[in-house]
Amino acid sequence: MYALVDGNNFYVSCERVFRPSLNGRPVIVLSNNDGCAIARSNEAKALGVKMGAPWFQIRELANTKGLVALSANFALYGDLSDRMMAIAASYAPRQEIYSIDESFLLFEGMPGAELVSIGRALRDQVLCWVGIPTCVGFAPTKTLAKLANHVAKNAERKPGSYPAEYAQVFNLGACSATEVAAVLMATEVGEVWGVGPRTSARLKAYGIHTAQDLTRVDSKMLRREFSVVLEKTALELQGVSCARLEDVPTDKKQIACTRSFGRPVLELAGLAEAVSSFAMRAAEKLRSQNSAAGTLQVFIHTSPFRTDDPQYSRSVTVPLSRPTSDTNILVSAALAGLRQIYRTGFKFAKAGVMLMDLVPETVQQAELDLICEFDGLQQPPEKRLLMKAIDGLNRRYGRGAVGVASAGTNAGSAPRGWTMLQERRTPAYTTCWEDIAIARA
DNA sequence: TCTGGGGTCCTAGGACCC
DNA sequence: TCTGGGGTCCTAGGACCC
Repeated sequence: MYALVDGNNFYVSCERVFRPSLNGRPVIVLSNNDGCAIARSNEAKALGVKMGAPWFQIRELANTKGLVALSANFALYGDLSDRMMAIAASYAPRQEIYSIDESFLLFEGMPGAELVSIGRALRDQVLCWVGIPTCVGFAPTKTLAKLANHVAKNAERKPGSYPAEYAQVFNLGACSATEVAAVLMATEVGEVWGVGPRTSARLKAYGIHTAQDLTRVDSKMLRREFSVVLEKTALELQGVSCARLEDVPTDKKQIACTRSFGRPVLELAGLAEAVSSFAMRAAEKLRSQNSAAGTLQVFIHTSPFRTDDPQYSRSVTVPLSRPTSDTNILVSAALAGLRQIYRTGFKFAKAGVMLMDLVPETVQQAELDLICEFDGLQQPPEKRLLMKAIDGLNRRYGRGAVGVASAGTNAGSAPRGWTMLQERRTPAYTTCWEDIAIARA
C-alpha cells in the first residue's frame, strides 16, 4: 500500500506558522517578481482567486476583501519541508520525496485497518511539531494514492462532496468495490494525476468524463490514440501498479537557472550580468550533485504578454570542449552564447542558462587523467580546490558572498535592473540568525 | 507598470554527414 | 518523366508535474 502525504496549501501554511494572525484570513503567496499567485489559503480560494492569477489583476481584493499577498520565501518553505519529510519518513520503511510538499510512503505487509490510525498519528505529529496541516491518502497504486489524498482534502474543504469520514486521512484500499466506483465516478478525469487540461479536453470529446470512465476504456485504444503514459494511468486507476516507489534520488539530467527581470533590460551589459550570475548559480548546483556539464544553453526573450512590443526569442547551445563544473569556464561559455544571440532594439523580460549532457565528476576526472597522460601534462588541482573554497564560503556567509565580477555587485550602488522584485517577503525565521523570531514572556 | 521557476519526456523539421 | 536511406545535432515547441 502506498500513502501520499501532502501539506495543505503548503506555502501559505508555512507563512502561518510564524504569523498566526493570518489564520482564517484570505492569504496568497506570489511567484518571483511578485508576479502571480502560486499558493492560496482556503479563504483565498473561496474569494475566487485562481492558481496562477496575475497579482496586478487581483490586487484590488487586498483593499476590498482583506486579501493578504506575500512574496515567496523559499528558504522558509524548504526548511519546513525538510522537517515535515523527516517525520513522515519515520512512519514507513520507505519514502519517496516527490515535491517540496508531498511524499509517497510504501507500507508492506501492514493490515489495512491499521493504516488510517497510522495516518492520523502522522498527521497529528506533523501538525504539532512543525505546524503544517496535512492530508494522507492510502491506496494500492501511486495514482490511486494521489486520488485518495485529493478526496481527503476535498472532504475536509468542501463538506458534502464526499462522506465526512473521508476527511484528512482516507484509505481507498479499505473501501468496497462499490465505494471505490463511487469515488472514481465523482472524480473528473482532468483531476487524475497525469491528465492535464489538453488530454482532458480530448478525452471528453471521446465521451470520457470521469476517472471511472477512464478505467473502462480499452487500454490498446488509449495507447494508440493518446500515449503509453495515459495507458499506464488508466491501469493504475484499475489497481494495477505501473509506477514504482523511487526512493533513491537520482542525479538531475539538466540543471537550469532562469529568471524574469524586475524591469525590462535593453542593453547587452545588463543581460551579461544576469547571464553571468545565472551560470554561476547553475554551476553551484552542478557541483552540489558532483556532476560536470558537457553542454550549456543560453536563452533570452521579450515578454510574450507585451504584444505591442516587437518580440524576440532565441537560444543557443554552446558545446564545451570537455565536461566541466568550473564556474569561470561555464560563465565564459554562457557569455559567448549571449553575444551570439543578442540583438539591439528589444525589451528583454527573461533569460536563463541550462546545463546539459551531465556526467558524474568521476567520469570527468577519468577523462581528464587520460588527456593529461596522453599529452604528458601535470594536471593542476588548484581549480577544483578554488571551486570547493568558494562553495564553502558561500555556504558559510550566504549566497553571493564570493562570485565572479561579471555578475556585478549591489555594493554601494542602485539595485540592478534585472534583479527580481520581492516587496512582501517575510523573514527567514528558521534559517538566518538575524531573522529568528523573539518570544516575549 | 504589472503575468514564476525547475524539472521530465516526446516530437518535428532543417542542416549536415556518410 | 525519372534523384536514397540512415544517422546526429540543433532549435523549437508541446505536454505533463509541483
